[in-house]
Amino acid sequence: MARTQGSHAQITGPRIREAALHLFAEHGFAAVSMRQIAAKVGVQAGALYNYTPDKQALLFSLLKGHMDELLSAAPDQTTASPQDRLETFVKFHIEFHLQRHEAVFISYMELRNLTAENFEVIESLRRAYENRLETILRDGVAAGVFSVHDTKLTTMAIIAMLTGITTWYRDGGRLSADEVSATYCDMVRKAVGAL
Amino acid sequence: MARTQGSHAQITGPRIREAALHLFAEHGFAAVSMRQIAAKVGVQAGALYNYTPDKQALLFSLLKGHMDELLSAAPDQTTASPQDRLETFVKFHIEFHLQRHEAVFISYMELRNLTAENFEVIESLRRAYENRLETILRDGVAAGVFSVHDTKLTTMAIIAMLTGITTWYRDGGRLSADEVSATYCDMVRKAVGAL
DNA sequence: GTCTATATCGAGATAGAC
DNA sequence: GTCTATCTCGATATAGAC
Repeated sequence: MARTQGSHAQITGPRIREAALHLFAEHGFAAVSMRQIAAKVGVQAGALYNYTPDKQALLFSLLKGHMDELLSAAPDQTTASPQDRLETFVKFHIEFHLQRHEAVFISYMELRNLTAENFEVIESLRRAYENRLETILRDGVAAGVFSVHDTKLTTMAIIAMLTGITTWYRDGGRLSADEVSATYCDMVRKAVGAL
Repeated sequence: MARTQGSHAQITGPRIREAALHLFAEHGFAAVSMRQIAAKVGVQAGALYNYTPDKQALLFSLLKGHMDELLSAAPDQTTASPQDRLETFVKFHIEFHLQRHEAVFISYMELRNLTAENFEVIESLRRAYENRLETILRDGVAAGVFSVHDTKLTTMAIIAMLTGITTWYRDGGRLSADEVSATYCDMVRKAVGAL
């Protein structure tokens, strides 16, 4: 991976983020050195500091980018029925998270390694995302089409169940992503007592 | 925490494990130093090596102990109905995991930091535990009292959903552990279409 | 069994040449 | 923008005295 000197501003930045993402997911933030990241990109360790003030900022930038992308990609179709919105949410959540299982992993795993301020930023984005689901559940209860005892608990239960898929699902396994998605959709529907 | 010299064999071992558990859960395995663990116990770093050959073995011992305890504590009442066995499993899982949320956390989090051999040991214990639940689901399907499309998927979904409670539940919150447990029990029952 | 002292290593980050 | 060289620090683990 060694390379000669030269300037590659536009391309090096994204490559650093990509390398860091993979390495953090594989070994954990604390276990990965700036030298390892640099080696994967093909630059020297010192060069990384043209792109990030320090290692912590690099981690935060990865998590923040992931959450921003999640929130802007999440469907927000307030006109459909609660049942349809729930199905759309579940399918979106599974597809989005399966495609980014490394980012999902470190977004949960490395929260401890954020400063208190950075942690608060990520946490509030996560809560905003959870609220999208809870709103669907609440609307369904109000409309009398869901049977849910506690919308907050059910929100947490559904999200944990769906995100858990990323810990074992890999392409080329026994079931396709669509099959998994359909089965989970069905379980969620039943769990909320959808009519 | 500094203390004078002396021999405390019977008590130091457990205290090291306890200190390591808390610190690993709080900061992550790679981020915790042997000096930190020693300081929390009140000994010098060198003394730890009377109890563990190295840091890796200390981690493995914690995870192995956790899984052994889980498997021996798990209920195994093969005579009851699938519905009752499912309810017993769910309640057991929640109670056991809530009481050990730090061990649960590192058992999932720090798998990457195990050697390949140690990893295999923990993984096979985890699979053995999952099989307990899958057997209940299969028996319920065979008896015609559960409506489950794929027992393996449903097993993973239920376990992820239940274990997820440990990420947010803390004593003294809005709901008691028993209330949470009852609500989740209900969701699981509905998700498997229990009669 | 615990201490102090230390060997060895690699970490994050910076300085200045090109 | 990247390189090489380096500062400073703290890590794991070991050795030998008590």
